[in-house]
Amino acid sequence: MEYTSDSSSDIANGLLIDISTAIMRVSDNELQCRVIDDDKGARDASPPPRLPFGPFMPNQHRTMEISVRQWVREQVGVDLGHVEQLYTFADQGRHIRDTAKDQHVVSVGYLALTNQVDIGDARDKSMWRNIYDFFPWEDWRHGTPACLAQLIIPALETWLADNPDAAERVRVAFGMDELQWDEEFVLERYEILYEAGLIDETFADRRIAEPPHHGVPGASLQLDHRRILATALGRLRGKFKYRPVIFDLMRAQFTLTGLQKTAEAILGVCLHKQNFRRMVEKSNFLVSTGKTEKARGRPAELFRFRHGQRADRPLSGLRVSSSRGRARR
Amino acid sequence: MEYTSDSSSDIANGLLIDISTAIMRVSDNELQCRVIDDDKGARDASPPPRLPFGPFMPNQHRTMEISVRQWVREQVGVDLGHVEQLYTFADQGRHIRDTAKDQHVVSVGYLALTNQVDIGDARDKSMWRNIYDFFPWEDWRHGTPACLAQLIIPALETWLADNPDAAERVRVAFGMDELQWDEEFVLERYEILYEAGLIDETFADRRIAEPPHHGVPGASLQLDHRRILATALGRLRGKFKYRPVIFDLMRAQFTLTGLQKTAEAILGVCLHKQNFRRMVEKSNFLVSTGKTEKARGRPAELFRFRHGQRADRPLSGLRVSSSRGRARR
DNA sequence: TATAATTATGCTCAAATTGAGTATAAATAG
DNA sequence: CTATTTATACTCAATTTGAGCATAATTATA
Repeated sequence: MEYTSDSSSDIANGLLIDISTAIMRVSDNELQCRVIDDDKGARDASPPPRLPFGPFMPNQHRTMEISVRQWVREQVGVDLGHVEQLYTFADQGRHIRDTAKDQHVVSVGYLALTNQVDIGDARDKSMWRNIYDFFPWEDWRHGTPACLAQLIIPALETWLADNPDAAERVRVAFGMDELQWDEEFVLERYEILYEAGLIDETFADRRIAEPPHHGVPGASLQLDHRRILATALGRLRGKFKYRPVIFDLMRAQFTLTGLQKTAEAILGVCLHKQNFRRMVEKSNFLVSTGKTEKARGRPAELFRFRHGQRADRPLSGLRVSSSRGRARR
Repeated sequence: MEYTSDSSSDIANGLLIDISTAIMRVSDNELQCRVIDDDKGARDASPPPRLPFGPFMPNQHRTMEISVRQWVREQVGVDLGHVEQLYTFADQGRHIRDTAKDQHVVSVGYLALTNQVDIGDARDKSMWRNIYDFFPWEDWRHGTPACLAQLIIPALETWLADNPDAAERVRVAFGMDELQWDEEFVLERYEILYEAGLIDETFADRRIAEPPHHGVPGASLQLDHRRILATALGRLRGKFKYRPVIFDLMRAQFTLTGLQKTAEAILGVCLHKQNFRRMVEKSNFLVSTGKTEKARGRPAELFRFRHGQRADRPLSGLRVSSSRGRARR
């Protein structure tokens, strides 16, 4: 048994590997991602922004993760916390870059978290964008997203009439019928919207000023970068529940409410305050600093993470109880 | 902000991408993986076996998953169930193949599950091996693995004396002190053993007959294939708990005990029978066939999976209660 | 200064889930 | 016929979860 090759011309050519990184932070209680607007302000018909990406150069970096960390350090001036490989995308016809020499480019997606929020914003053409600019249907913090009920579900039902085979997938991904909306299915939902032709990426890497907007709301990204971003969000939501990755998004000191707002931004749902507090306290990850933060009402206690425990230790019990759909008091 | 390249020589060269696949099945209540013994019986000094791998050819396959499915179909004659990309390994100096032309090879690991157990075994040099042949310390079904207590923990403690920075990682990965053994940390444990020099892979891809066995028990694989296999096992264990991937390892009909034995083979722990039964029944994934299977004692009811629900739907509640360490009645 | 509004924190309580059994049923082996 | 084996049903306490009420400590404002 062996994987054999009939035409070896494929191999001799070699491939390029791009590393594309979704760098995430939380600012103003919103999950944001760093994107680059190459032709910002240049013309009206500017292409959509993109994730920072660059070629992987095996001679210069021992591993891809080292590549990512070093690039981000040098180019963004940021030390990353959690860095995680997401997926290697090699789909033909899915906005993978093809170079002039006809070399295929495979793109490896990375998720990178930082807690450094005060880094140069207008220095170059890069900026922080709210993650839900790209996936408005994923944000349930203010109730059912308007675009979901008004646009997406009807459009999907129309599409399903011609594609009955996809019905079960769609039901599961979008929590239809008696099924629950699972916030981790970000990629599955994006893929379905893409297949159903409701996503504007089809026009994204050709210089069309304004895509014919029969699609669904949500900002586009170049190439397959929105897919990488969907993978990143889904992975972050999943990982959050059993590993303490949220800590890599927080500053040194924070209040429980701040922590909860970050969790809500990640998951795109509202959480029950008292239960969140109980769960966090039980997890034993926090240490009180003794200080308080004054704001509007009663001052909140400031916490920090327990020293030496930011490793990849299981965070049992961060399976957060959500009060999805409605903001609760 | 951009990832820039100083030396572009790196890029012009191009890279090769190998796809290596951990094909898993369950037979005789054991989780097995397909490996290839290239020089089987040739000489005494044969190299260790390897996973099936081959180059990814973007001109022939639209996606890598299609590649995997087609290769396995053609070469093994098996239709795969669940197929999942694991990780893309590009580490220098970590047994990544370098070709004669000095082209770097990046290897993409895949996990593939099959329920077809009766496929040619001696047809070529490939065979099924128990997964715990490669990771004996991961099998807790018969109590604490002997090699763990007798060899690994002492060796790690010695190693930690010179590498105190790794202490927290090791504690978490191996469940030392008050921490729990987490069966999902397969890769973390393997990586630590590798770093600590307790793994024989260092000798694996050079033709040394018998590696100087100061290491830890467990069969070697060529290149970085044992690392891929560790990733595969960890991912399978994790996924099992919240997605119904176990079904892709089962035959059309099976008993609850058979299902449990499969779950135990995956997780490497024993499970409480009555609670496993309760959990499975509640998940509503099974349908009785009305038939029974006669064996030793009381005949067991035969089940099949509910039609149309093998999709990637969440399997809430398969967070199995383990009676780790002891086989229970 | 008193009172309303706001935010944080403490506590309760029922429902659901989990962990660990006991009890009983239906077969085979001797 | 009896012991053994395996399957299945049921129980029960401990824990976890989901939801809410109650109280505390501030600021805003009348």
